[in-house]
Amino acid sequence: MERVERRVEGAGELPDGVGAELLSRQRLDAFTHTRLWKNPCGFAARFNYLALRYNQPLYGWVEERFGLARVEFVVIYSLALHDGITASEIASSTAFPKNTLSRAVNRLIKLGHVRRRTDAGDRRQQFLSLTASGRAVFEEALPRFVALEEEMLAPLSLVERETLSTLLARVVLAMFDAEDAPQASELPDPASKEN
Amino acid sequence: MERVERRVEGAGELPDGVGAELLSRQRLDAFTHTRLWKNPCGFAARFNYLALRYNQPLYGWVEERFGLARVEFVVIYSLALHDGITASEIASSTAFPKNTLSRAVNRLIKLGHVRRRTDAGDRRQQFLSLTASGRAVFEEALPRFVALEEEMLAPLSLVERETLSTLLARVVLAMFDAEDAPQASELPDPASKEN
DNA sequence: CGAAAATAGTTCCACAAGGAATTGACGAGC
DNA sequence: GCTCGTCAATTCCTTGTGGAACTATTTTCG
Repeated sequence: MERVERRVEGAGELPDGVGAELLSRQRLDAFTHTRLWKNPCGFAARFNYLALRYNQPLYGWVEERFGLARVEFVVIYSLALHDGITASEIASSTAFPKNTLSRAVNRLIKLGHVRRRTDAGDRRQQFLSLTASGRAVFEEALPRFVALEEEMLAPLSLVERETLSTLLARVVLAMFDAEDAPQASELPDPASKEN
Repeated sequence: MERVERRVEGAGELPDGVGAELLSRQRLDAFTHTRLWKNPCGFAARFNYLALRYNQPLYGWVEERFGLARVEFVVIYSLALHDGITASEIASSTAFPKNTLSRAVNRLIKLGHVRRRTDAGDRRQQFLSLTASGRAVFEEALPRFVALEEEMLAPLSLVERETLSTLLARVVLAMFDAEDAPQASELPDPASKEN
C-alpha cells in the first residue's frame, strides 16, 4: 500500500468528491472502496466491476430459467444479432475457445434452439441460425438484459449517456488499431517463460 | 434479427458517426462490429469488450511470467492495495467463491508471496499481508497494468478522461444503491426454476 | 498436379473451479 | 453455562473448461 504511484491525476482518484458524498450513505465495505477509488488502475477496476455486476445476475438468471450456460446463451445472442455466422466467428469475437463453442453449439442443436447448415462452397464451415425456440429464448431474455443496462445508466441524463457512449466508443475503436499494429510501445521486459 | 427494439436512441447506436469513419480503415470483422454497435445492450457490450481486451493479455502475461493464476494475482493486487484484509473480504468484493480464494491464498503462502496472521480477538479470521517477494511481484506487474490502461485511454484528452471517469463513477456508485435496496423494479417474471 | 500449409470443427484428457457439506470459533438468547 | 444460529476457512467431489492432438476440407505453391 501507498506504493501506488499516481498515474494521471484525477483519473485514478475520485473526481470532484461525487463518491465521498454518496459513499457516506452507503455501507460499502472498505476494501471495495479502495479497489474502486484508490487504485492506480481505477478505470480498469471500474469497468471490470460493471462487467461483474452486469453479467453475474443476468447469466445466473439465464441458467435458472433456461438451463443454458453462459457460452450457450452467448451463441443464441450472437445469432440473434447476426444470423448465419459460423462458430469460429463467434469464437474469435468473444474469445471463447473454439472447442467450448463447438460443445455449446452441439448442445443447442440437440435442444432445438439452433440449426446448422453446411456451406456448399466450403464444406468445412457451417452457418448457424436460430430456430423459433432459440429466438423465443432470446426474445424472453433480451428485456432483462436491456432493463439491467437501463438500470445501470439510470443515474445519468440522456446527454450524459450520450457522452459516456461516445467516449467508450472511441476507446473501443482505438483498441482495434492497437490490435492491428502490434504495439512497439510495450515495456522492455521480454516476458521470459518460467513456472 | 431486427427484433431488437431501440432502447434509448443514441446509446445503442454509434454516436455521430465516429465509428463509421474509423471503421473503414479497420478490417474489423463484421460480427464484432454488429456486437458493438448494433446491439440493444451496446453499453454492456462495450465494457465487456474492454474488460476482455484488458484482462486477457495482462493475466496471460502474469501466468507466463510468474506462474500465477488470475485469482492468485488478484489476491496479491488486493493486498497491495489494502494490506491486512481477510480472504472473505477479497471474496465478497471480487465475487470469487471463497473456496477458490482459500486455495489461492494457501498456494501463495506456500510460494512465499503472502503471510497469514490469525486474529487474536477472533480466531476464525486471518489477516493476510504481502511478503517482500509478493510485493516484488506486484511492483513488477503494476506498470504493465497501468500501461495498458494508459494505452486504452490514450485516444482521450485529459478532460475527456476526467469526464469518462466521473460518469463511470456515478454509474458504479448507483449500483451500490441498487444492491442495498433489492429492486422492486424487476421484470414481472418470477424466474421459475427449471432445468 | 501433388505435397504441404492452413482452416473449421471435433474429440481427448488433465486440471481447476465452484457448489455443498464440514470443521472450528464466536455470539446471542434463555 | 449450555444450545443454537452464524461466520471464516477448508475439504470433498462433480463438472465444465480449455490446451493439444486429430479429422476433414480447402488453398497455396513448387
